[in-house]
This record gives sequence, C-alpha cells and structure tokens, in this order.
Amino acid sequence: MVINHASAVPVYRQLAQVLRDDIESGRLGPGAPLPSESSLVQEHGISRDTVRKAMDLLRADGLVITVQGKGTYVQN
Amino acid sequence: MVINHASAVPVYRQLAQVLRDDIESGRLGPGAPLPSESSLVQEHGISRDTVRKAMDLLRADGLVITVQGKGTYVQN
DNA sequence: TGGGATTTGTTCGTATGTATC
DNA sequence: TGATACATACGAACAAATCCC
Repeated sequence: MVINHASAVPVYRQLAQVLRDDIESGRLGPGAPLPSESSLVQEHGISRDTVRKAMDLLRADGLVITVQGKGTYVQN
Repeated sequence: MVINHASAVPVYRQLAQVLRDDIESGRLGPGAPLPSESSLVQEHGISRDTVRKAMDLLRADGLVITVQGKGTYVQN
C-alpha cells in the first residue's frame, strides 16, 4: 500500500492501516520490532510527526508497545 | 476559570487571561515555566492553534518568553 | 569508564485546509 | 468578509534511554 497525500484519509491513518495489516497478517509477529520512526520517515517520505501519530493509534489499540531508546514492538 | 466556547470572548483570549492571572498573582513566578502547549491542549480541550494564539498575546505583552524545543517562561 | 550512535519523548515554529460564525 | 477554531503536516531543537565499542 502506498501513502497518498491527496486522499481524504489522513496520511497518519493510512500509515497506521499499513502497519496494522502487517501485524494482523502475521508479517510482523508477536514481539517483532516495527521499523524505527526514522526509517518509516524515509521509506514513506513523510514527517516524523505523522509517523508518531500513526504509532499513537496503534498504541491506543493495544497492538504495539513502545520503549524509549529501544523501539516499538508488536504486542504479544 | 473555565474556558467557555459559547462566550462572546474568544477562547484564546480567555486562556490568555487565565495565564495572565497566574502570572500576576504570583502562582507563576519570574522564570517559571508555563504549561506546555500540548498539556494546555489536553487540560482545556482546545486546539494547539488556540493555545498558541493565547501565547502570542502574552508574548506581545512581554509577560513571557518562548524558546523553541524548551518551553515558555515567565519573563523576569 | 566513557563516548558515540540509535531511538523514542517532548517542546516550539510554520503552513495549509476546512468549517463556522 | 474577517475572525475564530480545529485538524493535518512538515521542521527544528533538545532531552532521555538504550546499546555497543
């Protein structure tokens, strides 16, 4: 899936859905690390602010946990 | 004081007055940090845009100074 | 012990678009 | 029309935690 700035769906929600799909499909299994914020910024050509908003959604859903200085991981 | 959207006084002016009172009463002394934008957003249930407009008024009055990446402080 | 690199956490700066009054 | 208010999105700076050499 490609992030589309022109879509009515905000970029941060689109990214959250991409990552959600990776988790629910099993491409990212329990305990697996998500890509770092900086790599998501580069890969998708979006800002860190937007990446973090996407992560906020996943955290709120209990799909991932984040540890400062370490990274974000798929919830077991 | 509670922020009242229905009031004839704009929300950003109401918030500025709340913070002005905190400063002039001494609850926020010289050099003291004001609450961050994000905490004011959450505490009052208003947008960052509105918080920043309030801060603009206080800065224009010389009551506070703001430093990027740090915060906003009561002017000494 | 120390220092550098990586990563997340928090803060303010700026711009644009939308909606409402 | 203009002022107000919210949401989105990009930057920039600094702090804190972790890891590794």
